[in-house]
Amino acid sequence: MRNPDNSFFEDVYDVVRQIPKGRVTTYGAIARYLGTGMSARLVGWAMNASHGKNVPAQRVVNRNGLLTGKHHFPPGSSMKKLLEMDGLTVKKDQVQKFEEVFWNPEELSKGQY
DNA sequence: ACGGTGACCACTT
DNA sequence: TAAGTGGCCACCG
Repeated sequence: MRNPDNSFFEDVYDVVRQIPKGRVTTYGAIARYLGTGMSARLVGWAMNASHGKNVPAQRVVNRNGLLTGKHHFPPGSSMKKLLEMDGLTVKKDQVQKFEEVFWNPEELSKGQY
């Protein structure tokens, strides 16, 4: 859940951490969930600061399912490999069956037992 | 306090 | 179909 006390970044991290295995989400989805509206840039920017945190940023892709931020990942950690480890299929930096594995943060409000 | 920046999104040529 | 431009909001110097 969102901690108003935390910064926007923490909110983003919290959401990303709750992404189920084998699922991915988009910047826009997170942004909208947090109420940032159309400013998905903030989410992407937040991910930029996710280095050193326990945040699976590889599960966060753009709305096209394209691994735009793969180039930003630390060397050695292949975003593609990480996603494949989750059971996803990545081809040419693009998540296959993206619509199937897409996970909407709104599910947290709905099915968070 | 102000401006620049950013792993985006959407619309328009 | 592809490329270009604007808008949007929060963090940093």
